[in-house]
Amino acid sequence: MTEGRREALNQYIQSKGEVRLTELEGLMPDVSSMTLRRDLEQLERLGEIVRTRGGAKSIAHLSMLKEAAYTQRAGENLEAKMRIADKAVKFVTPGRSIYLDAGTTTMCLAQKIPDENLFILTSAPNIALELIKNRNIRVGLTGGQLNRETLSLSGHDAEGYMKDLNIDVAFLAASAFSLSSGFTCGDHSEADLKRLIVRKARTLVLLVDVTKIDRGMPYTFARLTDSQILVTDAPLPPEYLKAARQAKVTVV
Amino acid sequence: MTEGRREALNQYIQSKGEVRLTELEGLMPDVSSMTLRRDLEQLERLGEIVRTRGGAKSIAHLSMLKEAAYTQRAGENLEAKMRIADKAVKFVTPGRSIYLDAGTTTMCLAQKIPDENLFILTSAPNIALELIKNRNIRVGLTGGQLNRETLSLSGHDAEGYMKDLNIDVAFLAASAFSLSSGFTCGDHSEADLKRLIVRKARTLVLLVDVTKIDRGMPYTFARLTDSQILVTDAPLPPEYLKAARQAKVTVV
DNA sequence: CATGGAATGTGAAAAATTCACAGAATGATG
DNA sequence: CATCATTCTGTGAATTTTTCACATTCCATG
Repeated sequence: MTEGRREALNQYIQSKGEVRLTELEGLMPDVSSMTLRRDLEQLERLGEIVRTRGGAKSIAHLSMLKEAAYTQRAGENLEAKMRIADKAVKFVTPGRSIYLDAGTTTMCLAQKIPDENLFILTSAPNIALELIKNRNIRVGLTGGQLNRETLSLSGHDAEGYMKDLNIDVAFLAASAFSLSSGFTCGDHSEADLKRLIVRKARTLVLLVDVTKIDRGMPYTFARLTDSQILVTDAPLPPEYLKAARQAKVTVV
Repeated sequence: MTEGRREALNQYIQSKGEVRLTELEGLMPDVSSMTLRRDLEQLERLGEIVRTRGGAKSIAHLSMLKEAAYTQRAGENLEAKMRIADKAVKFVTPGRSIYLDAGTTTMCLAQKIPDENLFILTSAPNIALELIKNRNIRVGLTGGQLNRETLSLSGHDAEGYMKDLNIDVAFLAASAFSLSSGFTCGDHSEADLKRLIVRKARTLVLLVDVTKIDRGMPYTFARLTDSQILVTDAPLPPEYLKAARQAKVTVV
């Protein structure tokens, strides 16, 4: 029973990122604050949290913040990204070979992927590190130069790397999407890699939040007709819906 | 002047990982504890540290520990690793092409590398993410499968990847080192990669803490004679010193 | 040289944390 | 099922740390 309480406590702290002791007291009125303190002490020993004056902070959360500070786009439309990730994760089924693009949306998706027998290839080191926490997932990283802004690898001869690698489902995130230009991104060599994935993937899932619709970036890496599934956080504009229907793309 | 003090303070905390306020008071007798508190407050706001009761902890350090928890062993000999890193970083000079091995010791080194014009190749995604924080460092990652225990990439055709890549200085960490077996590690394909690096590197720097001396792991990736520089945290046993002298290896 | 703002020092006041001990729950064992 | 040992929990006082408000000093700038 004490074990369960600690588990719940940890869960709560990890999701909140930061808690005050008084908050926890309100949350668990059945136990004394001293017990909660001792629980925090335990969790600290396990390396899950740090205790601060008045409460505690999640270490995972702290590292994430620090990382975000460097890439400078913090969790902006985090709500939207989470919604997209929730929908997209349904297309992950055991035993598959999966490609996960770089990006904050796909990072959210990575956190939601169940710990099942999967092979996941990605071009994002941070996503790879997140995925490897799962015992049953084999993780592959494409090599290459690391882009400071996007935390994405590219420039390496990915073609050769993936010659005899099969991708069942690929999840790609687009920086922009319009009917005229298709799915676009801002980096040449990243576009190269994405195009390769588009060719290799049996099922292509595009993740786009609606703020990116009707915009264009320099490099097109896919057309609407290339994809099988389009995941968005909110309803698409009518003309986009129509185009998707025509292209036989499932919109979720 | 206050800026310099904060910088020094941060430096100190980052290297120690964890400090007590009384410790800082002893370190900086010229300023009051209140000033130090305010400095810590500042550093916390910058996302460098978390303040705890009685002192502060480095966030970078906390993340590292948590990461280490996922792999296998917690970063126990952190003092030793830091000492090694401090010595090793002297061999990093601007304009060079560098290889950094996976491991906690090399992770410590990565944190100390100055933000200068460098190309750094590594097989560790976590180290790559650490290095990319520097504006002037170009970071390359070898591709491949990610090893859950060591957070190291391997198994990919690294040979091809590095065909036309030159490495001026390579920093390799060994899991064990003995006169009979040389430098050894526990994973077959990682050893493969290391051997390749040994061949390619103009200058080979081996990082070994003394607790690993006189031990052996399954796979040998280098002999004492392969290396130019050996960095340790504490004096070597006499017979090892003698062997190093014979092999014309600089011991630091 | 005056002046505003930031940085610093001081001690009291206000937390929060620890500590030690006693009571309660748990669980293994004969 | 009773018993013993072990772990978990609650209480209030003691201790430690932190905060707060205010006075002072130090610079840079007009």
